[in-house]
Amino acid sequence: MMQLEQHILKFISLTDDELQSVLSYFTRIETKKKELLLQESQVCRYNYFVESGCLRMYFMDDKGVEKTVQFAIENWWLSDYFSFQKQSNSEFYIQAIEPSTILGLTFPNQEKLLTEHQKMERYFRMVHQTAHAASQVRAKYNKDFSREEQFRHFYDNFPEFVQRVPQYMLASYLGITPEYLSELRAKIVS
Amino acid sequence: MMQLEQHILKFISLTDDELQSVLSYFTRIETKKKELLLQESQVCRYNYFVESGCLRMYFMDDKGVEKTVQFAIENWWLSDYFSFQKQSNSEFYIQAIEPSTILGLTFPNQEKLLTEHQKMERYFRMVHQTAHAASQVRAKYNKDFSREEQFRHFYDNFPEFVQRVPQYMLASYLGITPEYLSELRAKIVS
DNA sequence: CGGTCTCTTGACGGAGTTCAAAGCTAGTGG
DNA sequence: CCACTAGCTTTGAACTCCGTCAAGAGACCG
Repeated sequence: MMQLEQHILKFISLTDDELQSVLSYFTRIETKKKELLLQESQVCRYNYFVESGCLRMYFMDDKGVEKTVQFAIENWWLSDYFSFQKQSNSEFYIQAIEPSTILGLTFPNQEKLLTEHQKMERYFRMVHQTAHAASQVRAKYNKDFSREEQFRHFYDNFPEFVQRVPQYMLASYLGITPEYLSELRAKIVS
Repeated sequence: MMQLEQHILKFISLTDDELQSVLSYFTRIETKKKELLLQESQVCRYNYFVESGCLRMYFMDDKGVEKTVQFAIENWWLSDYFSFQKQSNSEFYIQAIEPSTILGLTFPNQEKLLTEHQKMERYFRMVHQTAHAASQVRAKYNKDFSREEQFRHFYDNFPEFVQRVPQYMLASYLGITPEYLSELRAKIVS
């Protein structure tokens, strides 16, 4: 049984036939490490569901420094939803930071899927509502803790993830420089 | 024609009868200035739609300083979606910062509404997807610009809003102290 | 009016950045 | 399977943005 099926069934009930039909709208994509799925000034064609591996979304600031806004691991959805919804040019890059297996849903396919399977509106509503809730929690988080506390928290709660991604990506996600992250790491180990 | 009706009709089609039925699930609430709609450690009972006025969501840090995570003006939805969805205790306050007219939807009513009117799943999916997209844009924003640039941008693009809310709320939303905001404001005027 | 909120101003301090250089690590081709 | 290189991480010194504290000036309600 695949991951996406399980994820969908957490929120709504579908028959086997319905599930098979739903899955037919997706494209399975295998990526290499560091492969780019979206580049700046392209339209974000897909809404991605991660089966295995890890994606990140980032942009370049005016000095050419990459800044990570989001990671997505197994069972997470990721897309530039502004670009995806409006079919406008994106300001982001989406990159697989490990060899990954993902399922892609194009905008037209998503529309067709939702027309064909009304219940999937509820599924996607739940996915977005949950993401919206998570963004509120993160907003609190950012304002409540210093960068050092944020890193410490991350380090304590997701040690395997800290191992999994390069430091400089984590630093840019936490909004600090790699140099400062290195300093914090040294402080914690001691 | 009320604001919410118009907002719903931007995303889906409903007959007049359906619209009337949909609206019957909401409670209209009139607030005074500074009235609290949600307090820390309460369950966030309502999903709020702002007809007129302005709400903000904030929390208290451990020093007792209020930190604003979100504003909501006319035609915006606001709730602590984590607390609302799980019916768990909230860490936030929601406050009307002006006399406001809002429509409240309790969690049980939202569930009933969505069961009764399947099309509303699409509406709420769109609302949350749009909010999700906006949170991604804000994430970029926060990482891309210094606090000074963020304030300047805010000041240039939403001058009426800068007038409308007290400085200290705006400061806490931008993640700076009122003192520093005052300094920036002085810099800009000159 | 009077008192409490709100906004401003300035001196000082500290968290986090920048820049430069050296040390590591991992992927690549021979 | 080793050697080389490019990319990643660490270290340290100087600097800057922004917070803290304190004190005063407005502004808004009862």
